[in-house]
Amino acid sequence: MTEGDRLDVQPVRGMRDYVGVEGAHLLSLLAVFWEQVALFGYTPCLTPLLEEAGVFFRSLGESSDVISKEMYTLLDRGGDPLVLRPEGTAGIVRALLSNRLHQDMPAHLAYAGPMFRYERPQKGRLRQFHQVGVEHFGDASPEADVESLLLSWRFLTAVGIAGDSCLQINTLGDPESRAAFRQCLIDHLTPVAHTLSADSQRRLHTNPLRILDSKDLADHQALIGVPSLQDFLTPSARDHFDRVCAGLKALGMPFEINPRIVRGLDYYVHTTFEWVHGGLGAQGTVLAGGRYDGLVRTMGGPDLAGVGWAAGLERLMLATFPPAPSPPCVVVMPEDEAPPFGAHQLADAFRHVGISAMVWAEGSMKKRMKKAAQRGIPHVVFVGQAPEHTGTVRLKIMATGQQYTLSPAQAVTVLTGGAL
RNA sequence: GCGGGCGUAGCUCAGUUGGUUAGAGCGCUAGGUUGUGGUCCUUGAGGUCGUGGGUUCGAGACCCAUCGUUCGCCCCA
Repeated sequence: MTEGDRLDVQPVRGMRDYVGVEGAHLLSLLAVFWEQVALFGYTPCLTPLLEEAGVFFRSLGESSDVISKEMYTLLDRGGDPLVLRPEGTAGIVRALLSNRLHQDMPAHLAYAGPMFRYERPQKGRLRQFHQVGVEHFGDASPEADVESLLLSWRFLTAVGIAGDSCLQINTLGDPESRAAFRQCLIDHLTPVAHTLSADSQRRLHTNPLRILDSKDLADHQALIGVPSLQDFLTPSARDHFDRVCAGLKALGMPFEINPRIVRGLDYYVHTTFEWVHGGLGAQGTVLAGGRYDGLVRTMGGPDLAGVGWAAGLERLMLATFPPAPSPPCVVVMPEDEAPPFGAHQLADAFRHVGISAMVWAEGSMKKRMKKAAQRGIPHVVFVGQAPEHTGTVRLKIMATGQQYTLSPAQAVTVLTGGAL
């Protein structure tokens, strides 16, 4: 670029920076997540952002929008098709197989990181967004669903929004139940297809179950009299769901059964659920997941059960308060223009006892003090080389304005709680 | 991908029916204050009015396109 041209300093559409308190907010949610999953015995499983395209084409199902039009695809220099991951589960399953973890069941894996979907950006919906999630492999019992749901509840509680959110659960049944219901739905709706919304007419061919999820009034009309998926459940699928619900009740978890909850990704079976936060508008689903017993097999592995969920950190950020900013406890200010003899040593002495410290050498003293007050820094230490200051520093308590002349060692002692 | 709103200084916003050198508050700069802040006063800097076209004697205001953002749909976390 030629001189005088200005670089376009905008981030890529739908992607953003997390600066200062926003960065701290994101990190604090991550900290809560890792703390909670550790309590449940999950181990971290961090996978690459790029996967071979087949990982997602195979797992997510071609009918889903995520696959058909939202993936960031690219060819690497060798000509291999790669995809920036649009979700976490497929990569985790790939990692499970790559690392032969399926030989040591059960596996409890947790992940966190950026995901990429080429969608129209909106509040709570970005093209690069961040998810945390858990996957539990090798346990087909309802107890695994209950435990995963309990973890989701603990996580949202620790983050502080469980009370403002509502857990909705449903069952899709086993593949047989689901296929039978799907056909029934098609049979019922095809004769009245012309009354459906344009979106649902399309869904009738791609993913009929999603019509149940429609917000369109005409669609609601058309669905009157259509049997429920519940009517198609096999006895064992029915029993699985009943036991999940019983487990949640026993734990005192609030939930409601919503027969219209249908996940968009094709791999889900049996239990499916969403935590919806009020007051986030159209992007209110803050955490969602379910059971995906066929997925590992679909991807070329053994027939392993799986259940898990993912949560969107950006949406959690909208629903929670950022942590209070934490300025350094003490700032060391050299008074002399000469090299700041001792300033770094003193700052490091504070750090050695766990007190955060910075050295500010630049600018007039007035400017530095003003900035210190602005940022809420509680303590300032002045160091200088004037003869009368030999061997001493001056510690100022910003809240009171009081200032004490001390030896460097005394200053450290005072801030660790020692007496003056 | 579809429909609507918005886009003026670092931030929050004014800008009269299109009419001279585009304003305020906060922030920033320098000072009033004898090496040191949070109040007050003064000083200075900072704007291709998102971008590109068009209409007009004249556009920050009107029209078109485009980019970004926002709300709804779609989708999903």
